[in-house]
Amino acid sequence: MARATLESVARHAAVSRQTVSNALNAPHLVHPETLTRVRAAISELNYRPHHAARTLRTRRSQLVGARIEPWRDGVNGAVLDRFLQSLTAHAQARGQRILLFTAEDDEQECSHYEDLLSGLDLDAFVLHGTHADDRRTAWLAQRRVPFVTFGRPWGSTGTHGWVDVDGAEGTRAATAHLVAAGHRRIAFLGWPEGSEVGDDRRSGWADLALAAGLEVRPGYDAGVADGLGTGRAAAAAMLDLDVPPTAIVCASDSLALGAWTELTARGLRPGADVAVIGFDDSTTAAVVGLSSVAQPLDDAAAACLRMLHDVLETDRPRGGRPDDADGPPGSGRTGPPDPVLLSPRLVVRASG
Amino acid sequence: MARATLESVARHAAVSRQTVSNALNAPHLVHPETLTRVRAAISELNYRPHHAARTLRTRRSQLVGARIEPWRDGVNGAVLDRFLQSLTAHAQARGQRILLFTAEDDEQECSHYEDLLSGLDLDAFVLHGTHADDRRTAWLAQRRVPFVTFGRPWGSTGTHGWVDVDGAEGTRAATAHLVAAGHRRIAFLGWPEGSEVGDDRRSGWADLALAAGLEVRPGYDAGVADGLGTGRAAAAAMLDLDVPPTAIVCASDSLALGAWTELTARGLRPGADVAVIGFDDSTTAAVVGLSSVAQPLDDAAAACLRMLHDVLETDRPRGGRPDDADGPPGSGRTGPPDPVLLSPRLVVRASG
DNA sequence: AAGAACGATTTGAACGCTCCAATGACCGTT
DNA sequence: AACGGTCATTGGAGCGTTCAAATCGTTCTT
Repeated sequence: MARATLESVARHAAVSRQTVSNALNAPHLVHPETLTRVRAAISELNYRPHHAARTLRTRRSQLVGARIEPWRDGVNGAVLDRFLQSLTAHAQARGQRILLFTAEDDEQECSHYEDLLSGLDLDAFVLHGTHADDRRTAWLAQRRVPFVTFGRPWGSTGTHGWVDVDGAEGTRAATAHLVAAGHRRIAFLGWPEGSEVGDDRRSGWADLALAAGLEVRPGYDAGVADGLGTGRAAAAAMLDLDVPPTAIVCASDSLALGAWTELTARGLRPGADVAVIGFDDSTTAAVVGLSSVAQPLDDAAAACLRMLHDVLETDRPRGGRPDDADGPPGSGRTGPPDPVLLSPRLVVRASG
Repeated sequence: MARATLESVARHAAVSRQTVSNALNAPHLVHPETLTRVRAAISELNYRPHHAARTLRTRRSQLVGARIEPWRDGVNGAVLDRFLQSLTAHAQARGQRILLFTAEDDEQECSHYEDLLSGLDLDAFVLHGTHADDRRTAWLAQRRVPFVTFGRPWGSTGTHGWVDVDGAEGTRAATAHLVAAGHRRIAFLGWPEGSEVGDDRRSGWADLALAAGLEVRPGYDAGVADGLGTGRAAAAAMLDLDVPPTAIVCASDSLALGAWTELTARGLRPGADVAVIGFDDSTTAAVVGLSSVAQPLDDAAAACLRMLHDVLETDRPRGGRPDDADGPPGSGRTGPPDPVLLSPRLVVRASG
């Protein structure tokens, strides 16, 4: 049988097209009695609005773009995948959909924005992996494209909404946990200074080390490129110190697993002999029993979409529907929404 | 500045709407001289066709649906993510996009198809994780929705296109590799009989064990639910046999890593003392140095989209464009496309 | 030389929806 | 009885595109 349209539903319910449309989009405008009749017709004909037609008219596609990463680091890459999964689930619950695209770098990503937007496919974007002087956010902001980022603007004069997880709090919690377990010589194995996320995570450890008066010796603060090999080498150097640390807090699970590998290679047991705590709670961490700081990715995804909703609502020329209850009327908020900073959770396993 | 439309481009090039449309969709219909003029206007105004408008008219959205899994098994879950990543990249190259959705089970997945299709959002689907009597493929086939699956129909009278990786070949190669290394007592650690993928992978081992006349003792063929704990327990049982195997081929990296854990716990070195080979080449396998059978996921994704293209082309009521060269004219192929079975690749690491 | 056939281009209509302005019904007030 | 006002509903227009048919000029056929 042919597809049901507004027209056919209208005929079936003996009303006009527009009344059916209203029954769906603005039920408060239509008489209760008519409403039930229209609704009956809708379900009887199994009608669903035609997405493309609606998009053409309203210029809203309910599609949100997100970038899926080209298989980068094997260990930490899964963070994005989990985020995407949550994003999809929450978007679905909101009647939106996630559209994937890939890009090799920020530059290319921008040109994809161009493609995706000029076809008017997408309402908005969710970005991740923001960094200082991010050309992507600049590009989007300049064109007034709605978007939110998972990740802080990091120093840029970010005037956009963002959601992030407090990395410093994570490493602080990890360090505090080790202190509570009796450790006094706790090292930090992170990335070279200059990476925003890395510096943030380092600061949590440094803060608590200072506050708790820990014994921080030279060589207790390493900065190497992310990876298993580099992590292992850096851990080896720490263990070879005259007074080696008894615990290592790491900026990533990659580094932590490198350290973990070095420990077991030396016959040392992670946790019992030297404690190691990673970051991101990768599956590998769970497998080998590595303690790690877990990011609340599901909450982050939900927050991103909630924020995006606000941004789109504010942006909407005609204002939202009455039933949306988007704050006090006439509030006329024009600035970016309030950022959301979530707390990570320390997952304690055998290694610390 | 306002968005460019066919109309504005047409005015700019002093031709009609339709000629511009033809310049884009059927260049052979338009005079070369006019063509260059139109193309100049297009690039000058930075015109891009409006996706929704085109979809409304042509009933083709260039959108392909794919399901993203709710975080299931941690170790093997990444296979899907890598597949999705490749799918996105190849779709992008074809001018298509991947739209994500989630579902808890097959039943729910079908009702999502309903939603996604009735809004005419999607042209087709790429399914994965097929099994015998898969209600999803039945649902889609019945409604003549274009789709392909990554995974065989497994016994169902599947009349749809599919792409899969030859699991038996993978375990056969793994076993052969161990035989070449001098092993004679090679066990198989897999899932309980009845799972199609599991039985397939078991058969590769069994085939070669028979052909090479290996010493297969009772207890050398285990079937347990996937997981680290179960894998570890099953491996322990094997190692406790009077005559334990010298190598274990596993149906998954989860199981293999379970075995790997048991080995190291006993002070045995994987590879040197007892060889272990996993399946799926997870990141964890790479990290700990576990040999594993890698699926050519990128090739699989490319094959899926190529096949989908054929299906959509065949389906198209009016036939493709002349420049598409889709086989001999009048071939009138109506059946499903030829399936594609890809060969996996054994990645040898320290463990075997 | 008239008609047929072709190539290049144009015009009108339609896809299904929502916006906008307008209509009629009903109420209470003058 | 005529007037403004609210509520419920309606018809027309238009979003940007492609399809189908029509137009016009040119060349091939008989």
